Amino acid sequence: MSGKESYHHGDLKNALVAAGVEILAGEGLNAISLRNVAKKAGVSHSAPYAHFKDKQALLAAISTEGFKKLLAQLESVVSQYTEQPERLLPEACWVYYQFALQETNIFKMMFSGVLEKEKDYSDFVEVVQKTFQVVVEVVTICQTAGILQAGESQLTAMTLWAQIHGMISLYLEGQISHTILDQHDLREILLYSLNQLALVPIS
Amino acid sequence: MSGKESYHHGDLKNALVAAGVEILAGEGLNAISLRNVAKKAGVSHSAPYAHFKDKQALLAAISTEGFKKLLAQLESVVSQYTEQPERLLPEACWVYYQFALQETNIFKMMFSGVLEKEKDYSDFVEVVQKTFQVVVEVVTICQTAGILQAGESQLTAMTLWAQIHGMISLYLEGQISHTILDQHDLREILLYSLNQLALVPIS
DNA sequence: ATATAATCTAGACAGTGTCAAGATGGAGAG
DNA sequence: CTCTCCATCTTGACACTGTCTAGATTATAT
Repeated sequence: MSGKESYHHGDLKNALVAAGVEILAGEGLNAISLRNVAKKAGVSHSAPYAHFKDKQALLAAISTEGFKKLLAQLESVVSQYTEQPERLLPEACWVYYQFALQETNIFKMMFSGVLEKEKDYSDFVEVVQKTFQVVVEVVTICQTAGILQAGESQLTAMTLWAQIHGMISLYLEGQISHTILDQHDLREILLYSLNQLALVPIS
Repeated sequence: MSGKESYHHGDLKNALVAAGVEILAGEGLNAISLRNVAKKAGVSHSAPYAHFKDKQALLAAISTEGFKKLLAQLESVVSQYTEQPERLLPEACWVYYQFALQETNIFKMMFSGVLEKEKDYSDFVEVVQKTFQVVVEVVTICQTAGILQAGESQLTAMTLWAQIHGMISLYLEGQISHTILDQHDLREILLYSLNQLALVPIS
């Protein structure tokens, strides 16, 4: 795209991440190998090692990209519905669902234990924390508006995130029974679970 | 162990699953290769293909084993606390947490999209459904006792499972912020989230 | 302009999942 | 009891993987 045709690529690091995202979305998790990504970026099979220590480091960068996208969508919803807290909660959660459903593979990767505890991946950690911060913000707004119980907003945000994340995870794993899925669509299930948490009815 | 020393192993299928479980628990997810499992079971590298179509089929069998263990523990808790519904809910959830914390690797595998949608893995599906049925049972008991709101027990069970599963998943992925973990331990967080769902205070 | 360091290529290595061909021996038929 | 059949297991091969080393290329700073 923006690269030159020369020996040095110019922006290989980003190109590799982009290629990885593309492969992930198009051919699934199993198709994403270092050699595959390198080929798609038009470089030799060991070129990535100039920019990433590991395969894991590449995967972490891809996951970070996914979180950035999710974060942007969440922030957009927040700024859009700040004045209508009763709609903010379901819409924000719905964005999370939509992201998971549309970018399933990258979503799974984001939460599939890519980070191996020991290494930094500081970019990754940072964007995750920012994302959580947005959830806290949503909770705070809803608490002020009397939609959620007042209390430790961090813990409540944790609970909310766990609810949404757990539900969509179980769905993606095919672990929601068919007797439920035949009777209700995902949005209904979402609203039902939100109403278990909320003080006032949400629709 | 129980096998003979002869050419035919006698119970290789179960031995392979057992070896897989052992490797998983001891050396982690990355260490579990077909050849590794075969070696641990004392057979050649392609012997597993007499019993499993795929590597995935082996992993599915291992996951199934994990679910059986979790299911047994849950059933044990239910029969133990049927008469004390106010303790049943937190104890059942706590068993889920304990399982995830103690058998982290197999737990991750159980929910890490091993099943690729197309193939049966009917044993796996069956034990998952049974597990969900136990959750529904717990919910029904709690609804009758007035601890949980009356309503569609399937949906409420779904919500409860999602809450617990989401929380422990985020924890295992290291995505619970340190400002929370420094102030509260896991049991506190569990109780907090349960109280968001329950009608009456739980401790 | 030249040297240094970053980037990329080519080749090699051990390890992987999977398949095909053949060896082995347990179980049932005669 | 013997023989045949077939599930089971072994051996060998294949393409593919992540990673390392040595060397080629070139951008950048002096």
